[in-house]
Amino acid sequence: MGGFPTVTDVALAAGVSRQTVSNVMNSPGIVRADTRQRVEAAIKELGYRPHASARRLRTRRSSTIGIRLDPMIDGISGSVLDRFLHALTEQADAQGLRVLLFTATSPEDEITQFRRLNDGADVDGFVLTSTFAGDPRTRWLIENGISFVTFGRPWGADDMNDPQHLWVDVDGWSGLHEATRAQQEAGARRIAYIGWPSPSGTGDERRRGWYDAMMERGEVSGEELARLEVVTTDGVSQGTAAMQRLRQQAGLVDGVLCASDSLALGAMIANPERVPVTGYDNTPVAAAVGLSSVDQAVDEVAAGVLELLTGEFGGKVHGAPESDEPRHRLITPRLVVREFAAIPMDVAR
Amino acid sequence: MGGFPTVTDVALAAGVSRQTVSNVMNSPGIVRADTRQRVEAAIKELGYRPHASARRLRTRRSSTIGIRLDPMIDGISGSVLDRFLHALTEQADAQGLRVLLFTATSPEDEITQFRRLNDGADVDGFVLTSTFAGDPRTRWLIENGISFVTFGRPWGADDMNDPQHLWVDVDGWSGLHEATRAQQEAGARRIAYIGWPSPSGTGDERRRGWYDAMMERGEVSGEELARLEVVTTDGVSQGTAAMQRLRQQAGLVDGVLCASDSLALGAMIANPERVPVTGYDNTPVAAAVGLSSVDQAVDEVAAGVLELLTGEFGGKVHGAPESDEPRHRLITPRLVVREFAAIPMDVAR
DNA sequence: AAGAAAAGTTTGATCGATCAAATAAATTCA
DNA sequence: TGAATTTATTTGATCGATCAAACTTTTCTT
Repeated sequence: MGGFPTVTDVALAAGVSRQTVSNVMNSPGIVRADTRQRVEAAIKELGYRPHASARRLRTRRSSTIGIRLDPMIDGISGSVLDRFLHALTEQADAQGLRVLLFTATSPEDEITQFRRLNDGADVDGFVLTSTFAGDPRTRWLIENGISFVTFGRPWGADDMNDPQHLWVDVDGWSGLHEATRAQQEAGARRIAYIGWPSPSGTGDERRRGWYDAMMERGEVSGEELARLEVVTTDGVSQGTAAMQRLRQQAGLVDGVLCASDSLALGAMIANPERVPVTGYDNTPVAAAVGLSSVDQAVDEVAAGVLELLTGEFGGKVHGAPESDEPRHRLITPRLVVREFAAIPMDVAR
Repeated sequence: MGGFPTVTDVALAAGVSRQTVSNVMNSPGIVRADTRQRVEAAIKELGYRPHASARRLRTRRSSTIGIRLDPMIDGISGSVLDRFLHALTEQADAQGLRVLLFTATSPEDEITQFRRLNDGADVDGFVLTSTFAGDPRTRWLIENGISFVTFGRPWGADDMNDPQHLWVDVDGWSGLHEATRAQQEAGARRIAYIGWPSPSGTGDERRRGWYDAMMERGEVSGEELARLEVVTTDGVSQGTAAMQRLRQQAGLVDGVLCASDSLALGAMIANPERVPVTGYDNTPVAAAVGLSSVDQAVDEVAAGVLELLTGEFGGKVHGAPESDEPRHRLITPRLVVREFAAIPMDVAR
């Protein structure tokens, strides 16, 4: 009753030594089968669980990864990060890793948190989301030799092939390329794109997917293609406005692709002809209102992140870049096609 | 270079003993001012940070709270829990508490996780969300003497005043009462309610807020009030359908209140006359499309949860219910009023 | 079957911090 | 001033697990 049982208690009960109990848990292979069974029985009997902190102190490994919970600036699209977080937690659990949250108000503040969590041996590494060009966080982590993986490739001047910067990203080009193709195969010819102003790493990437697919078909002149594109900041009402602008400069189009579900939702509202609209992120809203959308495969992203991260701090020899292993993963997103079922627009008319 | 500095290193540098360094960090009051300054200087100089695991091992306290990351079944409304999680993490951080995530596929699975995290001394307590009538989780936690606080009051047969069950909840009655009042003061008389089928703890509570406010005014007969109510499951398309049904059974109404933003969004779509619609949860979607909504004050909820939780495991004497302290908090939500600005419905016509 | 090698198990030390009790220094009191 | 207190600081033990090395048993050679 004096608290939880310890290795010593188990050892006593099984008639072996502490270390053998430890071995049963950590390297069962080196323990003789019958001894192992005896120990395992004792563990079960006593309901023994290793004390996480004690283990971490001795092994100098926390088996915990830190991730910053974003302030959710971007309402609708923010849910991608949620789904990612969920997938990450689930898969981390499965390999005995814990996920520790923290918040920060700025990149600088986040660096302070990195230091705090790392110095206190709270975490073994970090997962970063929403990277941007010239991100000071990655530089700091590299300089301080702390393991990390980013969800999002290095943008701008940062080297995408820097072996010290591990990353996983979703191939936005491919996502929009496929979405464009899908509309083309359904008979659409004049397909418009509502996107974000350049430069935007992810945004430019997605736009290029649409652009390339359109050029490959070659059914639309360059001049017309220019008219089929509208640029705006993200948001639902911006999407609606963009859709109206599109109407003015290009008339009725055969289909519309958007850089985000927010834009797509907005576009859908100003769309009495029910021109097919495809969004990006496959958020719950898209599912709810029946928008086609490009789904970032967060499960695969999470798996990739964990693989790279554990490879990093599992390989103990920190700083030894085994250059044969790939240092990043580019995930191909999936297009989810939906009917306009959920919004009976004729009711609104 | 041999890793991070320890208390011993600091002690050596400051010319004092380990324990004094420890005292400077944990009970600065008992250290003489000049000694303290010397130690503090050494700490800064060496960049010392206490090793979290070592401390936890010795103190038998993890300073960590566990929370399950919900599977996000309910797309749109799920974001309330996100905002709560964010607020919780932020405020926990401020008091030196960490937030550890886990996932579970069922209440039973969640109990397994409770056991794992508690036995491993990974966490000091739990925060539960989405409680329901006859929740096995709370019973189990109480039986095992594990600290926890729920976001959501005990429903059904469970005792709301059970001193062992600490909870924080948002007063849905008050939220809908205020929302109804607001529409009434703006001149509305026949205000409809689209809600969930009974029994639903939260749902019934919200409905009653509308119902009571309507009765207080007494401008609508009981018979008519019945026609002003539509019941449906949650979801955007259900909201649209409910709105149509409402139209049939009650004609044009002066305003509509909904049990969730999902329903409200749906209702808004089948609403060519732009009758004021008010949702619940104040999700990003509501903000985006310009829906009025009842905002659950997640910051206050988070603060309450932490207060109760730290009071619980801070008070060491576990199981001694200091009955003078309140064992729960009921937070009053805020109504956020918005214009229909974001959806220019005439465009869609 | 004796000696070498391999496999299995145990013992003592250690991770870094805090607790508990002992000692030293400063303060109060008679 | 010297004893009695109070305050400040130090020393040794400990939390629970794993590491490293020593030791014992089994298996393999020749």
